[in-house]
Amino acid sequence: MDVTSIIDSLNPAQREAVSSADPYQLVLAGAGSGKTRVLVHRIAWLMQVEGLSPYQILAVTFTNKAAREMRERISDLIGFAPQGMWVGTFHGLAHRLLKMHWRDAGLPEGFQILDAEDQLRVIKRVYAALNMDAEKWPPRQAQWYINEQKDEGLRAAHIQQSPDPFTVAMLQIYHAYEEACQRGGLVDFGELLLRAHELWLNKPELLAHYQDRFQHILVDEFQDTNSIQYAWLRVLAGNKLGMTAVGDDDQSIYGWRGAKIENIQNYTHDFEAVTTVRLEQNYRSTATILKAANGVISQNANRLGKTLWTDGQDGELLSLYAGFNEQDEARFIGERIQDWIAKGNMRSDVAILYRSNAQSRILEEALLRLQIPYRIYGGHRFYERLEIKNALAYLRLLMNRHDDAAFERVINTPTRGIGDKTVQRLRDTARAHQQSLWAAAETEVENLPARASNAVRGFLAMVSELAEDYQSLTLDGLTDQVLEASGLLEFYRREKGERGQTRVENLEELINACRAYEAPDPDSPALPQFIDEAVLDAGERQAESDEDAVQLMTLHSAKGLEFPLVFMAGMEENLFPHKMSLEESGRLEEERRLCYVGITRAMEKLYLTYAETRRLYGQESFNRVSRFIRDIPSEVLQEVRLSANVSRPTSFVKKPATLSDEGSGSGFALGQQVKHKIFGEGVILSFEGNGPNGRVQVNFVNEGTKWMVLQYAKLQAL
DNA sequence: AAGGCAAATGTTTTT
DNA sequence: CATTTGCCTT
Repeated sequence: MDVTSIIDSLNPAQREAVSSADPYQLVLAGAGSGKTRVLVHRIAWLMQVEGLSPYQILAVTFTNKAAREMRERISDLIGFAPQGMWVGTFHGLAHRLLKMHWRDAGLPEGFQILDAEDQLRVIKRVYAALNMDAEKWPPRQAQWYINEQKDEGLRAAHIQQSPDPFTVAMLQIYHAYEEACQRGGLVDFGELLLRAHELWLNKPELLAHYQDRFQHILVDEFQDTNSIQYAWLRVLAGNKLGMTAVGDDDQSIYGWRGAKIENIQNYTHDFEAVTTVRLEQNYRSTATILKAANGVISQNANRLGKTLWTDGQDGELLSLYAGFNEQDEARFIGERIQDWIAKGNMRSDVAILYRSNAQSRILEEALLRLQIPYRIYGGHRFYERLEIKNALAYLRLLMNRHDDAAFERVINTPTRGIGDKTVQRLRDTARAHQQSLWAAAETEVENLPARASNAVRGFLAMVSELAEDYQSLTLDGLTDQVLEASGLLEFYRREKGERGQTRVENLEELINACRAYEAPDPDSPALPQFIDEAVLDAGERQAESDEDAVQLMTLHSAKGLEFPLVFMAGMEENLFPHKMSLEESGRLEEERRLCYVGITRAMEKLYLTYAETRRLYGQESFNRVSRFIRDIPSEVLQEVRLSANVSRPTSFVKKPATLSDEGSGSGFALGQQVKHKIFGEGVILSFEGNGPNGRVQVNFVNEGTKWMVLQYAKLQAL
């Protein structure tokens, strides 16, 4: 047994964590301390030294990306892909269990997963059925309430009735929502976890089976677990299985979403003799950056306690820049990035982090003006985009003609003359006969007015025809067929503006995803597996884009990433810490952890910037510099002032956008030769607007004239 | 069914 | 301020 390859490259603390013989372990892993490395090596150790088979190991992560990375790194380390190991997200694993044991879980075999949008739709339907006042209790609030309860492991029946009208209304909705989901075989994200937990409680023999099977559980990002996730783990582990929990209380930033930082402490009490290992040596940042990070986080009370250190260089001081306003701040950042690139560095090594998405626009505009390519993280996820969801709804309908949600979604998408009245009639018929909308449509089609009747008949025939291809075609072939036959692709092709073009590109990307898809179970049809995975997948595939672009993202989405050069923008009171979080002290501490997360993303150089005046939501505000800045030891912080006389008001008077002005800053000139990935070569004919929504009209040699958004078009100057 | 208009609304986000 | 949503009109 060659143990050396597993522990040789590790530091003492990592080694202790990896080779521990104790059944329960807590690894407090500071930012950049080799957390994933420890998890991966621990798994290798369990297999190669303690003799566990992959089959006996369960590894839980928070995101699909993390799960994927862990799998890859295990394979790299041990030299082959471990077969039979369960590595996945809480939701993914719960889904897997429920799929296998649907009967025991009280679900129909083909239950559907609801994403946030689907869930809201169901809630709105419940409102209609209950005659609930959507003005008084916004459906979003009900959705929030339901999810909050589910995160805590509470069903409607568990919640105490209370006299206050809010609770009364919410409970009524929650009850009706549960019924609607049960009737329709619908499972939301929280429900996956709740059912998986109940599966353990209600089916002891099943629990026993898995406790027998798994010998060790590894949990990543333990500080992000919510109550129901922890409960699920706790029951499964019983006092039988070993467990390695890895997390960092200082990086807990999802409390507002139900994450319970207390789970870390609970773990040490709920299990016997939990040994704690601290990983404090940081391999990412300079000593200077770590000093700043430690300074900030030390202001929080009740920490489990960790101090990051490095044996590396001090590196450069942090720079603080006070912009005159947000434009100036953005310009400063852009210029520093230009300097960076001029020195031969990669744009993709630069990240601009901010507290809230609203800040991104000004930054984008500045980058656009300076012709610096950038990429924004976050926003709408791939599989949540309208066109993608519509395409998936067609596919779902092919799998199951009685999927009402899918039916409703596509019956008149693209529009084919089936209006609200007709659909309402189908709903009524379906309800009266206790049947699906599809079944109702099949019978009711004869009784409809001629025009609607023809339209419905056409729709039914189209879907039936497609369904015949379902078995014979490959996944991408089928999707391609669906997009063509349904008219969906054509519909978006015709949609004017660049919006349609992006949608068409996304649909093409969907076909690519289908082509590349490898079903976990090759023996059963790929489509259902693909659909389920899509709902549970944020679609980070696009994130791994290879273009060299500056990365813009919120502080939240930066967690887990690292960049040589980092900018934290908007370091102002009310913005960061956000004013919404000032009331409760717990919230403020979470903001501080967010700041700590931000600082520790930086490897070499960190800029902190703020604006003395900021225009936000149409209001001019004068915010003081963030209190977090004052928590940074002054000896590591240097204030930057650029040629002060130039940087004052006059140069920032907003120029009114005149027609001739347009196009400036786009990086392109009228008549310029450009190249597009899909459309080939062309010439720029005109501009419209600027900023992220700035558009260019391009006359392509082969494709004719098109308008496109600069941000998406990725035009290349020739 | 599409387009126009007023009103609401604006932390953070994975699954 | 700017974007999204719902509602109304054609």
